Amino acid sequence: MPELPEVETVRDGLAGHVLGSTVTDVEVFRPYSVRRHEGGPVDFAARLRGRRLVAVARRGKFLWLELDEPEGAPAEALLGHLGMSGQLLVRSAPSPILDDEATRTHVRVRIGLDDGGAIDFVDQRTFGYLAVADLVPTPDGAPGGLGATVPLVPVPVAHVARDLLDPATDRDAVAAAMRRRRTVVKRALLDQTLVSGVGNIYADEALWRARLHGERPTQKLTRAKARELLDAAAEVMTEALAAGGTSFDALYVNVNGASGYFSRSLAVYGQEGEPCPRCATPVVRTRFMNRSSYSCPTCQPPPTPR
DNA sequence: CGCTCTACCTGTGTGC
DNA sequence: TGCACACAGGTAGAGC
Repeated sequence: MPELPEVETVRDGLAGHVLGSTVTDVEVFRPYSVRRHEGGPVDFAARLRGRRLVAVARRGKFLWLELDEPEGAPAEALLGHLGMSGQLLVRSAPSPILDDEATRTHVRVRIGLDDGGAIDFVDQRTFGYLAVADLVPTPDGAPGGLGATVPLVPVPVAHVARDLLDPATDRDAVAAAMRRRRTVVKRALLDQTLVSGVGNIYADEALWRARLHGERPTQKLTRAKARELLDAAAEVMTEALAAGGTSFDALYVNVNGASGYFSRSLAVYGQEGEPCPRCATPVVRTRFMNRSSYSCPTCQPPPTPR
């Protein structure tokens, strides 16, 4: 599933392959895949036609392509969230059909470009969506990827905190805010208004690296431990980006293909019963927040209930 | 306002 | 072979 490193890989790929192109045609095959767009799918398509893609940015798992604007018009962007199974596949022209049938049947939106290519939004489980959204200012701008900064973010992203691969993120400030929360560590790590981009997989990996159990209360963390956890989350996502970031193909942005990291390098996520890489204790799976959590019961002792 | 819980969605895998 | 159901999970919004 696309996590922050995969979304960054897609952002980087789009930056190299579609910037400067103009949208010629938009086909919405599944109306549900256009969401958070006032006016619905028809307006979505109409609003995109004829627009040039001038920049691409990301915050957490949100990704957007800034559109050129007529003089005096409000700034807008093509906003995308990949959900848990979304892909943005760049088709160059002429483009041989390499996809299997499963991929073809899950093309939800096709955005034709003036170079004869297209961007296909493919999404099996339909948690992802596209929209055209107004861009609004944030106090210090939004990351444009790899250290670049753009001054605006789409409205649906305005409440989302900076992520851990954003050079402007102040980890000490995030650690302090985390310790002020009245909740448990994993819940805080997954709260996008505190820090964005960490999903269930990287949360478990970061907690393991920091030797923390996810159900420890945030208020009992030391400043150093909270900071260590954030550093661990940034580290594991950076490694994943390095491992998966090279598989971008001009023809085919395969999110799953970019995730070879998952099967090789995960210490605990999905490793129930397998030995902890540090101490060989079998990894356990528990239910938390209605989903699976994986941890080492020796390295990450749960809090003692009082 | 801060925190918690659930609906949303569909293909895959498993048990009966 | 067929059916029922658990599971995957980020986000928004309802609820307390």
